[in-house]
Amino acid sequence: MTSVLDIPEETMSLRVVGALRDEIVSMALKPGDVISESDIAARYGVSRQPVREAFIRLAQQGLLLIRPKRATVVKKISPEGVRQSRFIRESIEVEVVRRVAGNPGADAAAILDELIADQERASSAADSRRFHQLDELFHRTLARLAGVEYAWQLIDDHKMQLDRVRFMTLGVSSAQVAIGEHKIIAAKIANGDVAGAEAAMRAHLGRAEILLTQTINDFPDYFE
Amino acid sequence: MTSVLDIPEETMSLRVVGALRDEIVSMALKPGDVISESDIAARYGVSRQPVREAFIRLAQQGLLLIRPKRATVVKKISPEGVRQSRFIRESIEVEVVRRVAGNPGADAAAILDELIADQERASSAADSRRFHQLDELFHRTLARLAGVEYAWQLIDDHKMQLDRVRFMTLGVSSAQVAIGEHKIIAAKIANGDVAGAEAAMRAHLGRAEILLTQTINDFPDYFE
DNA sequence: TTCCTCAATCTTGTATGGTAGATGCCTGAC
DNA sequence: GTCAGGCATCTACCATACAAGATTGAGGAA
Repeated sequence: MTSVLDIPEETMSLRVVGALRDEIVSMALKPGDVISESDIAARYGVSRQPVREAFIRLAQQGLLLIRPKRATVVKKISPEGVRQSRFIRESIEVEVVRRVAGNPGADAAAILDELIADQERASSAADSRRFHQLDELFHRTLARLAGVEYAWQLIDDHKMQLDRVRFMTLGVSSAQVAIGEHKIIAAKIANGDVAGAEAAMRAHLGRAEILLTQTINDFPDYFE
Repeated sequence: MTSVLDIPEETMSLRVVGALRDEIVSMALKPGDVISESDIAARYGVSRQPVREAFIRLAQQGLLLIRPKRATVVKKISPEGVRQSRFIRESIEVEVVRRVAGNPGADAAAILDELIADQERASSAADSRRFHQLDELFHRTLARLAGVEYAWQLIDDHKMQLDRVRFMTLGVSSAQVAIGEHKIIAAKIANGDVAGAEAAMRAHLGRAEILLTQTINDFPDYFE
């Protein structure tokens, strides 16, 4: 049995944050679920205080909704919020590939090719967890190559909302498609084709658009 | 004498958040200043608990740095952070004007012209506070016209860092320049000139670039 | 049966005390 | 004079107790 104590963090509060975030993003705690400081405190064997502070952090990240004197609930997913998180992500990532394609470092192509090769290996091994990690790393690396890795943290914050949706659509295997799109993006960058890289990134990010309406139909209770 | 009690918020904790945020953004609390839960609690006449929770919120917003068991300090401004906040803002606002220029609503031009007229009145009256409010409203309105007002909240969060810098450069009167640039943006949008509107927005946002290095020279202690 | 009232019992918000870790000064040895 | 060690004192962290608003359901009146 893993305990919250196993998570190596500075403070109890941060451990609870990590544990709860995982539970929410992985949909173990479902949108609409009501939780209370006392419950979580008992579950993790700590007092209400660190749990309360964890709630505050998670509420600021948009995962919880604290209703004063009433209760705290796992926030339902806002379709509009998802849409705008995508907008934010697309805005930034488009600007990122522009910069990278316009001024690619000497080793950019090699780094990206290596990541794509890793992804193909993970895909062959059907290691979906690692595949997703590498997918995220691909985009993060682009941000790093553009010199704005900090901006990726911003996307990362908002990506949690998107991840919850993604978690509901597992089995919709699109690994091969994603790898192909990554290859196109990397190729355009290697050629210094700014407009082409931008278009490829828009196509890559836009693909998920269709899944949202489908997911809302399948799990209407999880959305606002 | 205004008290923290005057701020109309649900909880004490949120009132303290508002009060401290104002003090920090207005540079009444300066980067590097050391504060403690006890001090602030005594100053505002509340217990340490709500202050502590306020600290957590402000730390997540990047205004405070909590050093466990040591102290809490007003975070120094990171030039790199400012640079990337600008990158984020430019990424999103460029995408916004593209959308608006590509598909301007019937009344977009009239709304923007009205805002610009207000700004000219504020500028004539030398009401810099209102001018700044209107400047912000102009950009926020663009986001609303693009259907992504939510995304503006994101910019707003990161804008606090930029505002601290801006507060140090008061007196550098550039109101007329800003109004002129707003006029150009509005005109390009009215003409449906997507590329022109994008270029105008980039020029508008890029203008502040020079001020940062100057400000770092003037107030080196406030930067990392 | 329906609706109103009210109290038991939830919830989060606030106050306070104690704990552990980090800092810095102060003292004493060399 | 210099440096090392210890202790006073600061900090944020956590636990506990109390306060107050909100919900819910039972019970009585119409």
